Amino acid sequence: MTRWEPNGRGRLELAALALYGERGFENTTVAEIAARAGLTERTFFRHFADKREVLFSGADALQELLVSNVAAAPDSIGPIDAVGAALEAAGALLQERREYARQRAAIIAANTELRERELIKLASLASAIADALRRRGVADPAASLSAEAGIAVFRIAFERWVDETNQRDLPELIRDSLDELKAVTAGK
Amino acid sequence: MTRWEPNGRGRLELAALALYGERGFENTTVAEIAARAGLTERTFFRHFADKREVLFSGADALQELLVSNVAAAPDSIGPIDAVGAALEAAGALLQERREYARQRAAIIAANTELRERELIKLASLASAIADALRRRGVADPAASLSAEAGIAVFRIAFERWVDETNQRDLPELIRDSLDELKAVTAGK
DNA sequence: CACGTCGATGTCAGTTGCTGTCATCACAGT
DNA sequence: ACTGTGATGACAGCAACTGACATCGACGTG
Repeated sequence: MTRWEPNGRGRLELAALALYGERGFENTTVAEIAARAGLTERTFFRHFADKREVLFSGADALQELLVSNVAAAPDSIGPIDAVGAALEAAGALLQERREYARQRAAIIAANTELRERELIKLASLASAIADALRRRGVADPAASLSAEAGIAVFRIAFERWVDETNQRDLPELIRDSLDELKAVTAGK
Repeated sequence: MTRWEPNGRGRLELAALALYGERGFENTTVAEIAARAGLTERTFFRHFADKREVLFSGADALQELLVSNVAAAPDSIGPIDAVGAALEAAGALLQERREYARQRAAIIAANTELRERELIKLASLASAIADALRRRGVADPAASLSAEAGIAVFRIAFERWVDETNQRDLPELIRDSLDELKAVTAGK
């Protein structure tokens, strides 16, 4: 016999997602999440740095994916397009978990603290992408700007993907947003 | 005789800035800030929503300045350049409080929670700028993208302004960053 | 001048996020 | 059988934040 049920961390994630969705983030207690997962509040904080972090454990994998795709882009294309290609790949992956992504996005959008956390995760992504660009030989103001602009493009595309009732693909929306950015910055 | 010393709010801001600078954000207690200002912890929370917000009370004024400058930009220029002009004006104003701005930036850069708060303030700025652009008749993907790209430009310019030992003007750095963004997005 | 309202603050008790410390006990390797 | 390890529980405690109520000078009104 095992002493505990397996995958405590996963149970905590599920419980948190369910409770945040039902009563909202602020109205659920860490003790409640832990109880629902059959664990203790103390154990929750062993797995996650704070109450918000349960919703963001997948960010590391996303970051690795983006960085490796930026690195793998053909040398012929410029920094912005390398970032664009990487974002499209990430978008395709997110789209596979469509329901989960939408539920999670709704929870985050409903709470300011969670939006703060999401923003800093995106800033961290931008920083990692800028590093990857520099490793490609892109000089510094261009590297940071391409990364930040890329993240802005992604944010807006993702927002549209979540909001719209029609079923446009996320990678397609990302491509369109990047084209729109190019159009806007081309003027004059 | 007045019952209390005047400008309690201002005293709290000064005390917080000093203590955050001396011992760091995490190692200072709200009770300590209040004591230094000759007030109570409870009074601190009447003036500021939370421990972080003391450092961000000026954000509203900045937002109004940006929005009105975007609105006042000549009709002939495109959205990105309207945003750029507004950001340069804001940069000029920040530069007048150079010492304060740098001290504050150092405190924020040293702490993740404070960086989160700063990011959401910037996101709020972007949202307000996008609104101002829409009021100018700019359509929606372009409005959001111009605003977000503008904020990215500002972030990078501000970062350089704070980091660099040389004394380049912030508005100048903002203009250069915007030009760099245009160059990067023009490729291909 | 007396009176009542108001605004800024104090006091106090309570909840919750989060941390440090020590104990427990199945399991794995030796 | 012996021992270490890893995941958990139990418990105490701090600090951020909130709600409820009290205080008392300032200020306008009659």
